[in-house]
Amino acid sequence: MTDIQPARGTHDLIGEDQRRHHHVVETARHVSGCYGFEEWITPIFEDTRVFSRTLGETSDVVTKEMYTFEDRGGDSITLRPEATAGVCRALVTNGLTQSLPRKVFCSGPMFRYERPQKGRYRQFHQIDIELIGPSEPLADAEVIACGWNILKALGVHADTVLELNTLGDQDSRAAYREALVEYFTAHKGGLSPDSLVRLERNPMRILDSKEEQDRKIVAGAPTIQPHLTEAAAAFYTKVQEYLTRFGVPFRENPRIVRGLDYYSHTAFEFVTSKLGSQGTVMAGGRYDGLVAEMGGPATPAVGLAAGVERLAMLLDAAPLAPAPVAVVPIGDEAEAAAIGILQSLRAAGIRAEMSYRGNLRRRMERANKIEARAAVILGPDDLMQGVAQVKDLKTGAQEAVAIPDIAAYLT
RNA sequence: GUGACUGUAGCCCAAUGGUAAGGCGCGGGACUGUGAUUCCCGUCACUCGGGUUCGAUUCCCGACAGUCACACCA
Repeated sequence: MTDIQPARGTHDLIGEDQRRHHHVVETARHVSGCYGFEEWITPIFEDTRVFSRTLGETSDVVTKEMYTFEDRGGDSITLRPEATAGVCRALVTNGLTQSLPRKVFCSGPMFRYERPQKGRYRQFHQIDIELIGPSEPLADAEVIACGWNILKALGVHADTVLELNTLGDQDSRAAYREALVEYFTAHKGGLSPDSLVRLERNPMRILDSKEEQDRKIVAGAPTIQPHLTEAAAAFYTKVQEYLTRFGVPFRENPRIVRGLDYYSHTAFEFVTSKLGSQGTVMAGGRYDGLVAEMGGPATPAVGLAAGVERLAMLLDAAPLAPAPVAVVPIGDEAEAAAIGILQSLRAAGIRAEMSYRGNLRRRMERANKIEARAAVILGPDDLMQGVAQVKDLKTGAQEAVAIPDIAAYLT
């Protein structure tokens, strides 16, 4: 044992973990591809301002969760805590605001300095979908539908509900905020200490409180509905209509508030009951102001992100490791010939392995251990006859096959 | 950031105030051209630092780490 430990909140993906992870990302890549999203790969670190400017000065992510450091040139660098800001930056710096809409798929590691627990890590992975350009509610619905289909393709949708809300436009929000401050100030005495802070900084967050004493007060709090401008209300209604068209079931939840400040209009979360308090498995919303804040032209956009680790945990069964074919030579002469067989199998697209040492018995044990589906046994006698014994390791059936025919036989 | 529980080999796990058992795995053998069974042999450990004690893996304190929950979030 060494005294070197993995850094806190990081984890290695090996074996089954890797297969689950890979399956989630592959599925998302494929499904989003069907919706016309194309993959971008953006840097995992950015100029700190990319995040500090956009995520909200008071958000937890910016105030205490960012991995920020100064590089050797004295620039402030931050490991990305989420993908959207980087995608918007890439859109602007590549001049792509001239060719909209853009439909972007991203995946990769994100970093947040938090206390690790189940489904929460300091380096974790997200899949991310951004639809940049359209201001129409159809776009919101399409992004959500794509997310829903990813969950379906993964087989985890049964335990998941889509909770939907609107945060309204600028005017709606301002009016609503005022109403909330008025209401919560009147009930100030009953609020939890945390919520008193929220009242100062971002009163909408109180709605999301899980504190028992807050919940009673929150239950009586005004909703945004009466404060929505006509346009914002109409937009929200449209999103719901389209969702129904896309066949996505949802439940309205007027308490949904996202953790990042850049959202407006549509906000949503896919929540599962199976993951304890880390039940949010996929979430997103509309962020019409973000591209402009990055220095680009005012550009509407919607997007979502999902936690790969959380989805991987929800998967019923881990994808199986592909079963190889084991080539088993007996003696040096056979080994030399076996290399030819090995390569012909691989050239035919068959996963094939030969161990590096051991007598027949050892090699058969080894074949069993790697869960080979078949063994190609090649001894001096076989070699003389130009055949190999191909044994099915499930059934135990064995047959002599002419060496040139082995690849076809095993396909 | 707050709290609870845990820390014994590569992994799972037992016992003990006098330095530790078992299982899996791994290596070898019974078995010199046939695996998953069986049997035998071997291999590998008390997170770290302090305190109490003749003596601490065991008791106490602290650090660190892990797990889980809260807050918050994907």
